[in-house]
Amino acid sequence: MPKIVDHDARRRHIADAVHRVIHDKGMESVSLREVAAEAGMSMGAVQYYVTTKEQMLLLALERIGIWIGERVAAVAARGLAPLDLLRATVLELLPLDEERSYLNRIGLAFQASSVVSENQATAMRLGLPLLLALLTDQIRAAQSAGHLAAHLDAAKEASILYAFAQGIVNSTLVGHYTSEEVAALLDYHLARLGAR
Amino acid sequence: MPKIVDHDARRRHIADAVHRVIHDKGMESVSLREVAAEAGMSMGAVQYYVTTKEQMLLLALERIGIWIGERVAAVAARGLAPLDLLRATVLELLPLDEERSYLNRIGLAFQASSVVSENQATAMRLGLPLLLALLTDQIRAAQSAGHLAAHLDAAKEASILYAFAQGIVNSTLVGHYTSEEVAALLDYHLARLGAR
DNA sequence: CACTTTCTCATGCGAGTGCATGGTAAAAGC
DNA sequence: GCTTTTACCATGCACTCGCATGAGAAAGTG
Repeated sequence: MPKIVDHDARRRHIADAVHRVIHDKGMESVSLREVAAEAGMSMGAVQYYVTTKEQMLLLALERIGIWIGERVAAVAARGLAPLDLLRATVLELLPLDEERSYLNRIGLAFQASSVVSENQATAMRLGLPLLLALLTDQIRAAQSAGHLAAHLDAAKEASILYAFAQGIVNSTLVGHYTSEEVAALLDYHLARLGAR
Repeated sequence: MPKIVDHDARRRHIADAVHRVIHDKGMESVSLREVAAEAGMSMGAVQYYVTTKEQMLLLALERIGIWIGERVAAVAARGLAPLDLLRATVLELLPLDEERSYLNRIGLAFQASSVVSENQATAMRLGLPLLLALLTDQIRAAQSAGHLAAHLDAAKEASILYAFAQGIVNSTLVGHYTSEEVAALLDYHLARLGAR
C-alpha cells in the first residue's frame, strides 16, 4: 500500500471546511467545489473521501454533534457545584462568544436543513436525548443539593431549559439580543427555579 | 391601459408558491423556475412582479410575518381570560397542527437564511419586538388578574416564553416531540409561574 | 381603426451544479 | 523490477441557476 494517509484526519479537514462555508456563506452555497477550495484541496480529492454531497453534509453534522458533546463534557469535568454546573452547561450552548456563535450558526443551518432531509433529522435526533438526560441529571443534582426547588419536574425543566436556549440562539443570531441580555435571562430563569 | 391586474394579488400568489416550495423541498431548492412552476405561471411572469430572487424571498418572508401577526391578532380577539389568552397565544406559535407546522417550517428556514442575509435579518427583527410586547402585556394582565405571580418580571418572562416556543419548534420539526408533549410542557411552565 | 400601455412568454447566456470517468503518481509487496 | 494498491487530479457531461432580452398578446383610449 502506498502513501498511507490518515483518513479520519482528512475527513475532519473536509468537515471543517464545510463548517466554514456554512458559517461564512450559508448552507445554500455549500458545493463540492466551494468546499474543496476552502479545504485547499482539489475537488477530486474531496470526492475520494466523500462519495456524495449528502454524505459530506452528514459528516459535517456529526462532527458538530461531537464538538458540542466535547464542549459540554469539558464543562462537566470542571467540577463545579451543582447549580453552577447547570448554568455553565446551558451557557455553553449559547452564542456568547465567537466560537459559540460559530457553532450555533452552523447548528441552526443544520436545524433548518434537517427539516427537509430525513438523514440529517435522524442524526439530529441522536444527540438530543443525551443532552436532555445530562441536563436532567444536573437539575436533579441541584435539587438534591438544595439549590433548586425539590418540587420541580427535572425532565420537564431540562426540556424547557434546552428549548429556551435554542430559542435564544435563534433570536440572538438574527441580532435581537446582546450577550448581556442573554446571560441575564438565563440567570433570571434559574433564580426563579431556586429553592425558597 | 390594458389587462388591469391586481399586483398585490399576484405578488401574494407568488409568495404563497415560495412558501410551498420552502415547505416541501427546503430553502435550497427555491429557484425562479421552481417557484414559477409551483405558482402555475411562466418564469417571465414571475420576473415581471419580482425583479430579483432576493426580493422574492423578502416578499415571502414579509408575508409570513403578516400571516403570523394575523393569527395572533385573531387569538387576541377571542376575548379569553388573561391567562388563557397568554396560553392560547403561545400555542398559536407552536407546530401543533398542519397549518402551524407549515408556518413554522417556513419560519425556521427563514430563521436560518436570515443569519446569512442581512436584509432578511432586518425583516425578522421588525416583528419580534411586537410579539414580545404583546406577550409582555398579556403576562401583566394575567398578573393583575391574579393568575400569575406578581413578582415576575413580565418582559423577561415574555422573552423566556417566546424563546421556549422557538426552541420547542426546532426540536419538534426534527421529530423529537409529539404535540401532546409540547402542550404538556407549556402547561407545566405556565403552572409553575402561577400565583400561589 | 390605430395606438399606447400593461402584461406575458420563450429563449439565450454565462456561470455553476453534482457526479462519473480515465489517467497518473507514489509507495508497498512480491 | 514489476505489479498492486492507494491517493489524487483534470476534465467532461448533463443539468440548473439567476437574469436579460426582445417579441408579441391583451385591453384599454383616441
